[in-house]
Amino acid sequence: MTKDAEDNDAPPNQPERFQQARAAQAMAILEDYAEMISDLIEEMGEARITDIASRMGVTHPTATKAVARLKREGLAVSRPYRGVFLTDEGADLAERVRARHRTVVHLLVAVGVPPETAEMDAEGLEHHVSEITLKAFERYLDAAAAK
Amino acid sequence: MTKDAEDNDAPPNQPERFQQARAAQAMAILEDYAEMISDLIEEMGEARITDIASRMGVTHPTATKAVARLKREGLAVSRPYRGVFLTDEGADLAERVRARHRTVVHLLVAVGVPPETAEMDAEGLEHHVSEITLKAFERYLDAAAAK
DNA sequence: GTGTTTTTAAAGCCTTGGCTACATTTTTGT
DNA sequence: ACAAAAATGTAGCCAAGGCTTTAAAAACAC
Ligand SMILES: [Mn+2]
Ligand SMILES: [Mn+2]
Ligand SMILES: [Mn+2]
Ligand SMILES: [Mn+2]
Repeated sequence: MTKDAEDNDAPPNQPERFQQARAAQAMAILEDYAEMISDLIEEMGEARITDIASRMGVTHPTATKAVARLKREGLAVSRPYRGVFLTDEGADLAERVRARHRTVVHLLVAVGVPPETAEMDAEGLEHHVSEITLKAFERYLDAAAAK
Repeated sequence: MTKDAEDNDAPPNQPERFQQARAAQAMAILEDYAEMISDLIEEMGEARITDIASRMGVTHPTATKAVARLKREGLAVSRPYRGVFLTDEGADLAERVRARHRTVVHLLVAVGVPPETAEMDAEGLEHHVSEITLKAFERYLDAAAAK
C-alpha cells in the first residue's frame, strides 16, 4: 500500500461517467418518443400528435417539437396535418428500446421490486442501461428462469 | 370482447411515468453536484469551482451556474472567490445520494455487471431509483449476503 | 513588492424541452 | 352544405445546462 495507491482514490475517469450520463439523457426523449409512436401505430394504425402528447403528458406544441427533432435526426417522417410515422431506422430504435424496457422491468421484478414500481422506475432507468449491463441482466434472468 | 374493451389497452397512467422520469431528471444535476461538493470537502477541506468543474467534466462557468442553482435552492452557500459549502439540507441530500449510488453499484455487481460498467451506469441510473426500489435492492443484497 | 499564473466572475450565445396564446386546417354533426 | 368542434401548426416566452470570450481577483514565484 504505497502513497501512490492510497492517493489514488479520486478516479481520473470520473468526468467520463458524467459525460456519459449526459449523453444518455440527450437520447432519452428521442427513445421514448420513438417507442411511443411505434406503440400508437401498432394500436391505432397511426400516431397523431394529440395522442402522442396525451400519452407523454405534455402539451401538443411540445410533442410537435419533439417530432420535429425526430424528423431532423432521420427517425420519423410526417406531412402537415397527417400522422407521424417512423423510418426504418426509427422503427429499429423503437424495437430496441421496447425490448430493453421490458428487460429492465423484468430484472427489477426479479430482484423484488413491485411490478407497478418497476414499470414507473424503468421509464427513467432504461436510458442509462448500457449494452454490457443489459446483457448481464439477460443472463441473470435466464439463469433465474432455469431455476 | 366489445369495441370498448379492445380499445382499452392503453394504460391511463402512462403520462405519470414520463412526468416522474422528467422530475427525476430535473433533480439529477443537483444531486450529482451536491455529492461531488461533499466529496471534495471531505478530500480537500473545501470545494473549489475549478475542481468541481474538472470532476464533472464541464467548463468552470457551467459549474458556477450549477452552484448558483444549488444556492438558490438552499443546498449550498458560498462567497465570491471562496469555496463552496453545503447547507445542512445539502449535506443531507449528498449523504442520501452517496448511499443510494453505492447501493445501485452493489446491486448491479450482484446481478453480474462488471464493476467498472456498474460504476459508469450507476451515475445515470441512480437518479431514477425510487425509494421503494431502493429498499428492494437493499433487501436483495442483504439476502444475497446471508447466502 | 512586483509580475505572472491561476482562479473566479460576468456577459452573452446556443439548444433542448417545457409552456401559453392564437391561427389555421380538418373532421364531425346535423 | 355549413357551423361547431377538434386537431394541428406557429409564434414567442421561459429555465436549464452547455459553451466561449473577456475581465477581475487571488495566489504564487522570485
Ligand atoms: Mn423512458
Ligand atoms: Mn420506455
Ligand atoms: Mn449521477
Ligand atoms: Mn453518483
